Amino acid sequence: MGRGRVQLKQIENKTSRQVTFSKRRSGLRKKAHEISVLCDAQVAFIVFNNKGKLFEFSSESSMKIILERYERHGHEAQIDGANIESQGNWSLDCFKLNNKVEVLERNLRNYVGHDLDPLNLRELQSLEQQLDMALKRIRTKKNQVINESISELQKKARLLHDQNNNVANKIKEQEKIVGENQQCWPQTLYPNSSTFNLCSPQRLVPSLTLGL
Amino acid sequence: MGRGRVQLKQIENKTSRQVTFSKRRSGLRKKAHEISVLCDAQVAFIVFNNKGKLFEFSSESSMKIILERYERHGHEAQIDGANIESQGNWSLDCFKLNNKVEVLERNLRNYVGHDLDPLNLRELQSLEQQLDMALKRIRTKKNQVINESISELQKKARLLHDQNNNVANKIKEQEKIVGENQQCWPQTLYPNSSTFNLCSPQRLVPSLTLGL
DNA sequence: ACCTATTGATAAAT
DNA sequence: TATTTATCAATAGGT
Repeated sequence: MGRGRVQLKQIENKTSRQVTFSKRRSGLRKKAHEISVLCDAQVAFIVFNNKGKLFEFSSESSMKIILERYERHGHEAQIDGANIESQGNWSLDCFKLNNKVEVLERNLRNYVGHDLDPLNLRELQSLEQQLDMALKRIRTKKNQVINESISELQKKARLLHDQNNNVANKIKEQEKIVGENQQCWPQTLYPNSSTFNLCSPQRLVPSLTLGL
Repeated sequence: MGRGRVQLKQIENKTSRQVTFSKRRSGLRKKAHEISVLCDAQVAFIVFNNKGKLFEFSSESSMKIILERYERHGHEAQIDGANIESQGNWSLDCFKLNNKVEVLERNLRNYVGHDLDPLNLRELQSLEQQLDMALKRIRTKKNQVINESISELQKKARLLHDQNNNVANKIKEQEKIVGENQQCWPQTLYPNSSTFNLCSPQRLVPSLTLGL
């Protein structure tokens, strides 16, 4: 890959050998990580460069896990699978989390109708259906919330209405007392007491009957 | 690589996971061999598949050589593994990422119309608007994709149509030649030559004019 | 380190 | 499983 075919023999030029080593090492690491995720495998590799420097990669949290398993495997032949299941999600490490975040963010962007270019017709249709369904659910929920808050308001309205009635009654009683006392004072204390209650109790709360 | 982009997550389908495992394993082996030759390095890798089966590769005659060297090397390795990025705030990053994942997942559930209970009316309305907009975008995109594929089909149809015309013309020429030869042989070679062309060229390709 | 022409790897179909 | 093919990915060489 790259400009021109590459011969499978040691790269003579020291610099480009080192550059290639670095590039391919990261390529190898990526591939190893990919196979470990895609195929649910445990991978470890060890590389010494020609100067004896060590580079290692392990899909698990520690290389040791795999090397120990490797040793076990060698001695105990084919007895495997029994004690390993628990390692399934051993290391849900940052690498994996980062990938998860990426996937989720891509999905979210799709759900708000962005970055649709990579999607094929089938995916677009599926997305459309999901969103259509979601919209229905959300509208149902919204109406439910609205209805609930309206019920709530109506309840409050009734309460206020009752309170108004009570107040009105108390005022009437007061008026009665005042009326009785008028015998002593010809001038009434509250000249317009009959209009104190500015509007009828039914009008204190605006109508809440919405067309739902 | 291959038909369509690949998501970096475990392949659900068992068969294709196994196929991918096999292919990528050999790819990995090839890359490991290449880096060992090109860059004069010693490479070893160990892979366990999800059933616990062991696969190994070593650039040397024996895996043991490298593992022994690895042991001898002690712990001066360049940790080229999954956990390099931020060794200091490693756990903090994980924590943050985990939170991020949770938030994203909650959002996603909302976007498909689930777990709406904690949302208030304002949030529901905002969600509704977003999804409505998204749906419009997705439908626009879908129509675009459909139109493109129809144009493509129409182009192919025209091509086929032209080819059919060519074939029809050739057949006519043949008929002409045969007709001329009839002068020598009273019995015609193709008794029904006029119906050899089973339908008119225009009918060889079904109409692709869809009601768009 | 970044860019891009080119080769390489491989997912899906067969 | 092996082969084929359409696509995406890795990377060699250059800057």
